[in-house]
Amino acid sequence: MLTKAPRGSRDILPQDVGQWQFVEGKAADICRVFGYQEIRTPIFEHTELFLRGVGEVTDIVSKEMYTFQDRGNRSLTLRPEGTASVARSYLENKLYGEAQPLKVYYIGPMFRYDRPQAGRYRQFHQFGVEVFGADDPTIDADVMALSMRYFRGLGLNDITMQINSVGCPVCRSEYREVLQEQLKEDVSDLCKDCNDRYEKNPLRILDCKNERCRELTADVPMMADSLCEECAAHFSAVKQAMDKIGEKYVVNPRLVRGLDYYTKTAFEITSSVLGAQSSIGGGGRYDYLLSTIGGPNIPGIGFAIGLERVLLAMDAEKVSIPEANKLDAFVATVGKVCANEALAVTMMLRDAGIAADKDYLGRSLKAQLKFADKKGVRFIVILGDEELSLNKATVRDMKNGTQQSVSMMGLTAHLAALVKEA
RNA sequence: GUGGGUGUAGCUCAGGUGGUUAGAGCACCAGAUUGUGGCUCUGGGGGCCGUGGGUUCGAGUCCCAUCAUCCACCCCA
Repeated sequence: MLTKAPRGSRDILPQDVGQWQFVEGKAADICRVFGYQEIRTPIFEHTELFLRGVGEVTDIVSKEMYTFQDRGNRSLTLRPEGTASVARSYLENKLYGEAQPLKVYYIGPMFRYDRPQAGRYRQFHQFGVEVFGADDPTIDADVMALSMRYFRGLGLNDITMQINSVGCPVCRSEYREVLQEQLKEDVSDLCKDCNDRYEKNPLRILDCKNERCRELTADVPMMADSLCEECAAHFSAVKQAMDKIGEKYVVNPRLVRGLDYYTKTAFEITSSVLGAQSSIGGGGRYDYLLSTIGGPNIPGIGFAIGLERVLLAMDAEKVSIPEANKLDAFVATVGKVCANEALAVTMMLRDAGIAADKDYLGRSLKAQLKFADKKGVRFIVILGDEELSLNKATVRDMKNGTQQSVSMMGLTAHLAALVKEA
């Protein structure tokens, strides 16, 4: 136990951290271009925020939260998602007083107590964006387009944007009744899970994978056809906006999202290379979230993308990630050369911006070269008694095995030129 | 929370029906080459066989429990 990360959590090791920096960097890049600024909120919040914000009957709240009492007897919860926290911050800091709309993004860990499986972890990482203070359909398209362009920018191609409208509290509750009425006689025929859904969240029945349930709901009216005038107009305007910018999508009238706060636009991005957990990102509009948690009546929309799943998909699609964080040069010593000499030369190179390191274990030249090779270092600075007596260093290019003697004075400039060329 | 698969070296895995000192490949370290990496050859270090209990003269192997892990369901990213 002592040497094991808790279930569903894992280390991101030095050899893997490059891909994380890559996907996080790309997220920051696209957000800058789209006019979103980063926001960082605490990793835990008052439990109540999630109860009210996400919804008490959702799976996330009812069975997946990491909740604990702190020493002051406050009930706190490790955030299971990002939207509620950002909404809280928006209210607490009165960001509605700033220029609207407010467009923000976040990247960070989320926590859900689930059984781990492929593409699912208890601590996982999301990149998400939120927009407050705009209900224009073009902002819906803005948010959806950002997510798709992010994926394509990473080299992911087997992805699909699915959209739907889940209406507003008024037309949704009407539709809910219509649906229950339609399925009334078939309840006993539905699967066990759908029997629970019938009372709790009948819209979810439409999303069931069970074949029999699919058959029973085949001819049932869809939410998208039962929207009120305002919601229908919004949905159609969103689709037009997407068409206008050439962003492809498929309307999935059975798409339902699991969080209570969604209204109107709901969308989900799926990858065909992921297996059971094919959802790589999802989001939607939440026009009543702010008021639900005690704020003014301000609309919002956002999405969250699962970065572990992004990485999984990139791996499956064989996207190559540019190598980074490599050393430019390695200072090797031979003979009686004082370790301090090597340190001084290494430091001189570093001060010039050349990523350099040296041996710390008193190894043979052979072992040092082997080490440098393993680390993928291209240029080796060899310091021996011979070199020092001439106030020179030998510079070896590991790529082609050539070496030349360079004066100490010109060493930094020489290496800087080589590194720049390489 | 439910169902199934799997736990042997750092990694990937062998170890018919129980039987002596548990193996291989890769990786790691050293030497061949007393100042030169990759390739080759030689040698070396490494194992509470997940953990606890049981059956047995004897358990890596059989039984039970437990933990971990993987996959799926629920749900979600």
